[in-house]
Amino acid sequence: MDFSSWVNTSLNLNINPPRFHEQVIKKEVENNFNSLGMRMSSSKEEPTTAMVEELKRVSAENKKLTEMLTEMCESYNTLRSNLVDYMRKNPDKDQHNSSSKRRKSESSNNNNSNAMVVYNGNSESSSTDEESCKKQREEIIKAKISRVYVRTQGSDRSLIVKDGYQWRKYGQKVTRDNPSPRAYFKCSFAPTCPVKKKVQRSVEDQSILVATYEGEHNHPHPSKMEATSGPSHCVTLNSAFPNSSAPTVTLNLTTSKKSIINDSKNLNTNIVTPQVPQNLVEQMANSLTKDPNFRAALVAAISRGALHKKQVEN
DNA sequence: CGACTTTGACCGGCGC
DNA sequence: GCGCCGGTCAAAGTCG
Repeated sequence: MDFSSWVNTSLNLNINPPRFHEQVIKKEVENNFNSLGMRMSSSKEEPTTAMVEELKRVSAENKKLTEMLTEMCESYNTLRSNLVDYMRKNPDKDQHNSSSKRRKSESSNNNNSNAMVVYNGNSESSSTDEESCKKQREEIIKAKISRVYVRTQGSDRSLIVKDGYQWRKYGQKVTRDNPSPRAYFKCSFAPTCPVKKKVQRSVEDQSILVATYEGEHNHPHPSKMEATSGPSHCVTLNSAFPNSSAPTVTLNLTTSKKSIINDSKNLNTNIVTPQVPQNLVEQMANSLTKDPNFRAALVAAISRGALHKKQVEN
């Protein structure tokens, strides 16, 4: 189980469009090296060799860090799979609170790392084609459920989770298992968008908002259409989240407290533990080292820095 | 005045 | 069949 493969923590480093930018960076690096080469031939060689040494050192360090990160991720994945195995072998311990059946089915949905396939497998063969199609469609929508945890200010009692989309509240209800009300939202950015969102405060920690997303957006993310759409406090790292069943990692930037992260494969993990951000760091670092855009940007930055150093020296 | 929120009523699924 | 519960509707209220 490769954790990094299902948690996309790659950062969009403002590289638009990526291919074009890659080419620009490549050219820029080439130009930088060419200009360096020109100067190399014309001026003293010592700073150049020092620079080459520095570059070698940096790349060696980078390699070492990459290896360390890979190692860390591997051990994390091993631990994680052990935990999953343990949970599977001791399912009763996981369900110590015997709440309603709905909850059970919900958690079973959430535990499915490949929920769509499982749902399709469950569809009844006795029903008519039309019914089964309808059922499957509903099940697919149900399968596209993700949950995001957002820590809010203690004084903030609103049930608003800023994720960049436009939501219209259409209901609020106090549920049995949680004294705080649950708010129901529909995506109002596109009239035909089927996505719904439920927001409720966590039972364990009232300062944590639990936003449950159902379905997928049939329109682009508003923030992509309108780059600066006001102060959004909640950052969804996986920008593709709404249009895919891929999990989401969300950072809450509203407070200086430890960020709350979520991965939708772990929807029944209600307890937000302090060590989780550590994992996030690992995932992000791992993703960054694998991200060609980041690498290209890094190379460009290093070469630019080297060029600048050279110019200062001259 | 239009867009959005609030809130009580209503509906459907599920268990007993 | 009845009651409970979560989800949705829609009229009324609020706000800019």
